[in-house]
Amino acid sequence: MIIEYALIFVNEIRISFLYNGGRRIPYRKLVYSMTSKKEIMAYLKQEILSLELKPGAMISETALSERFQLSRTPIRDVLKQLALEQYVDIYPKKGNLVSYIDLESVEQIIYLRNVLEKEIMKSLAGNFPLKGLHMLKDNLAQQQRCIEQEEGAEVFLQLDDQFHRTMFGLAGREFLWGVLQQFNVHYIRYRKLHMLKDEKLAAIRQEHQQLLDYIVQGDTARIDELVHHHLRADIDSKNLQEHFATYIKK
Amino acid sequence: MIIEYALIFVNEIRISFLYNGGRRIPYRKLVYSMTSKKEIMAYLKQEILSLELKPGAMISETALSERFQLSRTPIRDVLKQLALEQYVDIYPKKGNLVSYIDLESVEQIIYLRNVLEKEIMKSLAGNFPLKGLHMLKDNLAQQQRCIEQEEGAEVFLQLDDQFHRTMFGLAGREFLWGVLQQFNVHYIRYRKLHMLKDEKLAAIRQEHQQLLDYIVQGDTARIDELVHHHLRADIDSKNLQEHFATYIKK
DNA sequence: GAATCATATCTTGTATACAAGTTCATTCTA
DNA sequence: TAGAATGAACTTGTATACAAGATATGATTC
Repeated sequence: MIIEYALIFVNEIRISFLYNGGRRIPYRKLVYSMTSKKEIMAYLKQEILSLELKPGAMISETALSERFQLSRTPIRDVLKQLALEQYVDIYPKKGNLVSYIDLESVEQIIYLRNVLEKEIMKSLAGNFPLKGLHMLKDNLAQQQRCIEQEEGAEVFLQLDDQFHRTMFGLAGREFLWGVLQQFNVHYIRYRKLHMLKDEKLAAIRQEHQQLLDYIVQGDTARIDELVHHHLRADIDSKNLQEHFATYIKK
Repeated sequence: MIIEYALIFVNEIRISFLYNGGRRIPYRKLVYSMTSKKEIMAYLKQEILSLELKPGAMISETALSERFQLSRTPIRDVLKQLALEQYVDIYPKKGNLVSYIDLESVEQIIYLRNVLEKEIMKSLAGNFPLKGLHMLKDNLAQQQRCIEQEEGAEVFLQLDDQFHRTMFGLAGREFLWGVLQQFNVHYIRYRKLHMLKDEKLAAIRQEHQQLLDYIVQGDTARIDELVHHHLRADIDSKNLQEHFATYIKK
């Protein structure tokens, strides 16, 4: 981007202006370094979801303020938003804690996904767009590769999300995928703690494959039962309670 | 509440303390007047949902600040939260506007409710708790009364919400009702603009009655089609576009 | 007269000082 | 020594001054 500029001093005091394609912008703008609020937000979210920041960990405003070289005000904005999305619990005058994993929320969200996907896949059954078929088959191939080369559950889960998201998109329900995303802090961390073994991954991929087949064939009845099984299968909160008791909300 | 107090001056300067049942509280606490953030929040939400604050209306921080006698900081907190729940759109350095009604969102949320309720009612079919039956029958009676005495759509819609909410509760899905609530700014305002006529209300009540019957009988098949019809029935965005074009998001 | 520039006046964004609540360790007192 | 009182050192909450962007209006310049 080419910037024509003109430095103009007014009243011997005022700050001069730069001109960018006729548009006037303050000089300071260019000097700005800064990590923006959005970046900080994304960064913290990532740290919380990956469990680097453990449930119950305290994140104080002043600490973040120093770390990101920003005043407390914008930091507070970020924390407020994280609280609304349940990444963080704010205890007034005490501190901000990374939220504990709420198994109730996990169960409810899984149920919601379950119900929604069943309906979405049934609506896709029969009249399935060809383009979508390619995307999903490609995704399944990647899942296969991921398993064979043992790239780990992390990568696989991303592919899994992409698979389901594509389904939502094809049915014109991307909006609802977004709704789900806003409530899955607990679900994502829960899923991560399960540390799925490879055999399990293979089984999941197999089910994905089957689902796709049923949809193409238009076999709504079998979709019904398989979706139900697909999402329920890996709930095992007892195991979780034992090993990660300190992460769980009481 | 009885307060024992002791005024203690330290260093001739420090502010004294009050004692409330052994608990130490600062003196200033009692002098605090103030409408709290929560109250302001509720107030603004009500004004927006009732369309007193029209979509597109500007609500500036300084204006609110003067109105509620609070500094901009807490006001900003409130606006941030309202923005996250889509009551308000924030345009940086320009202003905060009451959000326009987003028909896409309305359609998606109706679909979501549709799908969820179908599943929930089916799960209730057959094994319906007696207590719930009483509550719902009572609600239906109130709906009847509301129609006969022409108390208006406003009251009826509240009863309608209560009816559906009770269903969610009985199925142990209150959490998901909460999820829906967080996304229904557009839906509620949309519904309000329809200004349902009395015949329509009667029809809706009739359907509620029928739904309850089917559930008690355990007739899942008919639940399926009726729920579908029940929520779809009053979508008529063409009419809306004509009369309230300025309220709608483009 | 038209286009550009300057400025006043709005808006929200940020930094910062201070207020207020919590917690904990220390001091004082009985 | 036990227990209450006190203060220091945290935390977040609020008020406020100022920065920065947007916008409209009037001045300047050609």
